Amino acid sequence: MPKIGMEPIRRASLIDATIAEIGNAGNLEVTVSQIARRAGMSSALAHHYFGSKEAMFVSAMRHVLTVYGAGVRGALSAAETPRDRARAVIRASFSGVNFRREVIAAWLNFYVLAQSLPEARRLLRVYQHRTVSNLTHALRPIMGPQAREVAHSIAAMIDGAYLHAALGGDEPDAKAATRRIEAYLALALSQAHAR
Amino acid sequence: MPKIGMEPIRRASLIDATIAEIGNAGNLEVTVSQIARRAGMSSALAHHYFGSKEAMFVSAMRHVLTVYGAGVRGALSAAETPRDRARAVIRASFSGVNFRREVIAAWLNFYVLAQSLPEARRLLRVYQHRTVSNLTHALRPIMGPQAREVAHSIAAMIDGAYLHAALGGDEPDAKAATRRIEAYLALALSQAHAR
DNA sequence: GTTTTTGTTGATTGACCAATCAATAACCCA
DNA sequence: TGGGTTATTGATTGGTCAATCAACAAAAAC
Repeated sequence: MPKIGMEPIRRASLIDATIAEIGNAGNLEVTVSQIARRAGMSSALAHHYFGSKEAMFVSAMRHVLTVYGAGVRGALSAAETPRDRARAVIRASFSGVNFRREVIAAWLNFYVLAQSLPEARRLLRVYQHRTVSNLTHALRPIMGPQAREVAHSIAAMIDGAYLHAALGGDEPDAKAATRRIEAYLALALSQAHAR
Repeated sequence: MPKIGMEPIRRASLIDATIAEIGNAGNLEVTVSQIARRAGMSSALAHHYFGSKEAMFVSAMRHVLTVYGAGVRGALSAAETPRDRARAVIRASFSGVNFRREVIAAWLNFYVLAQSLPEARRLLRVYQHRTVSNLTHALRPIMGPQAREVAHSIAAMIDGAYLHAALGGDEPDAKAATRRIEAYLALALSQAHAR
C-alpha cells in the first residue's frame, strides 16, 4: 500500500483537515484523531509527519496566511492607481477563498493561539504589519503623511469585519463589508484632495 | 468556618478569577481547579455554586458585558450633543476598566466560545446590536439615513482595535485607538454637514 | 537479494481533568 | 437542643487524549 512521495500529499491533506475541523468545532479543542480521520489516515501518521498537534496548528496557520498573502499580491499586481491598490487589499480580504465561515473561524482561533504560542503571534504580527504596510504604500502618493493613520483605520475595519462575520449565522456578507470600507476610503481620499 | 451568605461573595470571586485565568492563559483551557485556587476555594465549591465550567464561563462573560454596558451608559448620560454621544460610546470602549490586556483576552475567547455555545453567541449579538444601535441613534439627528452605515463602520473599528490589541506586547494603546476612530467620526460628520 | 528508507497503523502509556460523592462543620430556627 | 440548611473539601470516578511504540509492508538502494 505505501506509495513513495506521500509526505507532501499527507501534509497538505492534514492542513486542510485541520482548518476544516477548527472551522467545524469553532475552537482548537479538536483532537488529532479527528483531524487525521478527516484526512483519511491514522492519528499516528499525523504525528509522524508533524510531530505534535501544535505544529499542525502552526502549519495550518501559515497556510491560511500564505493563501491570503497570495490573494493580496495577485490583486495588487492588477491595480494601477494608488486608490486601486488600496481597494485591492480590501477586496482580497473579502474574496471567496479567504472570507468563508470555516476560514474565518480558523483566523479567530489563530488569534487565540497567538496568546500562548510565540510562533503564532509572530506570524499574525507579520500579517498585520504587511497589511498596514501595503495600505500605507498604496495611499502615500495621494495622502502623504496621513496615509499611515488611514491605513491603520482600514486595517482595523477589516479585522472588525472578520470578527463580526464570526458571529453571523449564515455565510458572511462580503459585499457589505467591502462597501463600507471602500466608502471610508472614498471619504478619506476626498478629504485629502480637498486639502 | 462556614459563615452564612457566602454565595454572592463566592460567585463574584469565581467570576473575577475566571476572567483573570483566561487572561493569564490566553485561552479557555483553564481548569476549574486553577480558577478555584485563584479564588481561594476548592474546585468542588466552584462546582457547587456554578454547576459546570461552562456556566462559569457564561457568567464571566455576562459580567464583562454588564460592566461594559454600564460604562457606555454612564458615558452616554454625560453627553449632550449627538457627536458627544457617539464619542461617549467610543471612549467607553477604550476606558481603563474594559481595555485591559486581561479583559481583551477574555473578549477574544468569548468570541471563540460563541462559536460553539448558543448562549454565548446570543450575548455577544446583543452587545453588537446595542453598540450599533447606540451609535445609530447618536448620529441619526445629524447624519440622517447614513447614520446606520457609519455606525457599523465605527463598530467594526472598535472590534478591530480590540483584535489588534490582543496581539500587542505591552498594555494596549487606548489613546491611538480612540484618536483614530474619532478622526473617522469627524470625517464622516464633516462630509454630512457639507452635503 | 538483502538492507535501508519510507509509509502506515493498532495498541498502549501516562497524564490530565470535569464532575460527583461522602463527610464534616457551622449556622439558624422552632 | 436538635433537625434542616448552608458552607466546605478530600477523594474518587470515568473519561479523554497527545504522544509513543512495536510491528508490518512496500519501495529503493546497493
